[in-house]
Amino acid sequence: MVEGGKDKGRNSDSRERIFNTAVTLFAKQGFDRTGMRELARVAGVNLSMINYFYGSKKKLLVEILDFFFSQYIEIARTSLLAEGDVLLRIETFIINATFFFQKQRDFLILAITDLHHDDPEISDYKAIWGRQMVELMDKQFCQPLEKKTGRRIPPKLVTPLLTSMMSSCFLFSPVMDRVVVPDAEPSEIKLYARNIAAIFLEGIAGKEEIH
Amino acid sequence: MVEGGKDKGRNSDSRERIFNTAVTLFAKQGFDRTGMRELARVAGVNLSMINYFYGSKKKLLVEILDFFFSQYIEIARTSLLAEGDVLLRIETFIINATFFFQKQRDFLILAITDLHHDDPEISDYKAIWGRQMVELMDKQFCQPLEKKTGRRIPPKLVTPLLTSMMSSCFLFSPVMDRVVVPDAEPSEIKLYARNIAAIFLEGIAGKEEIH
DNA sequence: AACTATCTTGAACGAACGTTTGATTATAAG
DNA sequence: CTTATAATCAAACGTTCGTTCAAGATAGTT
Repeated sequence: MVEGGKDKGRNSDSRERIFNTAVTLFAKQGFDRTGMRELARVAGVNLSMINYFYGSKKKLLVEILDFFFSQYIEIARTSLLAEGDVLLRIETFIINATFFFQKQRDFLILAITDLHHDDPEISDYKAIWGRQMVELMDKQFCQPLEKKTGRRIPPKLVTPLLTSMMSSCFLFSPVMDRVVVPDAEPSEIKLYARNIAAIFLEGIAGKEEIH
Repeated sequence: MVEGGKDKGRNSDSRERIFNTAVTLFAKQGFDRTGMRELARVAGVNLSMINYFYGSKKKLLVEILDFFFSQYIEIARTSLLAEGDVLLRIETFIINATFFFQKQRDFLILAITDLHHDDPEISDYKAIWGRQMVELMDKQFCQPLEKKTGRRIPPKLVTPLLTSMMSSCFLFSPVMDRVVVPDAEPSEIKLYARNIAAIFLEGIAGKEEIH
């Protein structure tokens, strides 16, 4: 026990059960509409366990957002920092990110629909993420594109635009009947990702075929 | 009084004051985070007046959504049903809708972030709107485009995609610092609309200039 | 064995929630 | 003036909210 800080937790899956249940419920019915008691009941733990592990409901949300954003920006990094043509790299990013969005659909919905929480603590956190993303997009996409084609595209325009484009089918799925099914097979979601990439790169009247 | 059904309401601006305040508050801090008492206080009316005029908090929300969606689909109709080339008409739609989004920014945010309310009453209402929009987009854009270019684009893909693209800067404005200012001057928002239209039509590597 | 840190529990706290009611005022018609 | 309707108000309804706390259970360490 001298210093091996690991293994302090006696182990128990309560913590992650709360986490996973929270993601599902928050995405399905919203952060505010989901009560602590309901969350505890569905997760199969005692009410007090939530604040025991996470401190407060808000901190639980922040931890969830952190889990999502850090993965998203990591995908952006590995996709955009690769070698090769800038247009190919952005296409790779679109495909990877779209797959990620589909896999972590609940996280995505929660992150976007809670975008306007005016809570200072949460807003500040999201602003940090936004700044990182814009910076990365500027250096790895906008500036290389300008060198290549001479065209300057503001990263503050293209960053939210790309994220919006990729998440459109997931965001609107409750309104559209069956745009892309939640558990779509890989081929279907791959097609969707390619369509988004094609439209972004060549436009609706471009050469790429859209399905 | 025999039949002139109008002018029953003795008139008073309480009803619209509630409506306008609700739009602002719901957009800023979310539907659930906004209490009836706070809404009444900010609107300067008695708490009971809200349910007196609107029946319930939920019905107030539906009336707000109705106000927004009916205008949005009206803009889509007049833009897409006009004469001329299909690409020009979709460009007109993008510009008109973007201006509308900026003008009714609070409505837009409320409508999109509340997209995932799983309340049956509200979900059904939104599904009706979605169906109308997809149908219109299919007849007035996808089918004409197919006739012209031979390319088939699923309306269920392009409808959410376009709405997402146009609303991206408004949706992400709290995260980005100053993408497009809330009270942006017309020239600035016009530029944004043209950029969105250019990317949608010709892609990021297209001929149109992006600012 | 005793000890300690971790996990779990049930009960309670005050505050805020959406809604309802009944009385009161204001306005226009008879 | 009387009457009916619309608008406004204060007060209270029963629930649910997020959070806290003290006590107990469990398991690894000494």
